[in-house]
Amino acid sequence: MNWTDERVEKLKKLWSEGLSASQIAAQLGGVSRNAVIGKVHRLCLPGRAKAGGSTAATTRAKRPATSAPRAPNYASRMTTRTVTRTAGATVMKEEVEIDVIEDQETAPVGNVVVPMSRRLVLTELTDRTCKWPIGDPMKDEFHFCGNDSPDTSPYCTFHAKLAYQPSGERRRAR
DNA sequence: CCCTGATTCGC
DNA sequence: GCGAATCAGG
Repeated sequence: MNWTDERVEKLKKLWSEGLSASQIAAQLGGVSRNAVIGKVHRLCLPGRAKAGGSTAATTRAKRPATSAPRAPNYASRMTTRTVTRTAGATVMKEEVEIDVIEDQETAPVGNVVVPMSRRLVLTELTDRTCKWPIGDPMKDEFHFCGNDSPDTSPYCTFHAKLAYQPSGERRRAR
């Protein structure tokens, strides 16, 4: 594959957004993550602050410290929270309805993890990434959750809960 | 073992 | 210039 201007631009954009080399490689297509890293060096783009695994892609996923602390004894109850994330220049807000089924005892403070999408595209899903779709498949911003899923489960722990709601009806989540 | 970026070096 | 192999780390 050739490094056309378009591809280089896309590389720069995605790299500056903090995506990992392998993610960028998947989105560009036809190149390995090594190729991406090599290109990044050749372009003299700023490397990642910390070397090694942690990666901006993972670290970047900070959730807004919602003022809503964990309610101590609301046994099984629906909570709604709004998450805000930034994707490039676009700020997206999502309202997520969460059915808290977890045992309250293990829910001290801020224990409910808000699902933070890694905005993966189809080609970068692996055996252990959450395949929960987000957005309109017809539209461009369509992506998948992409967070780690236990074993080879198709979904992360959060979306597995949404997927497996025992008695058919009752919750609607978007 | 999964992943991350960094570096080297033959092509 | 390119990127696979390798290294180093979480």
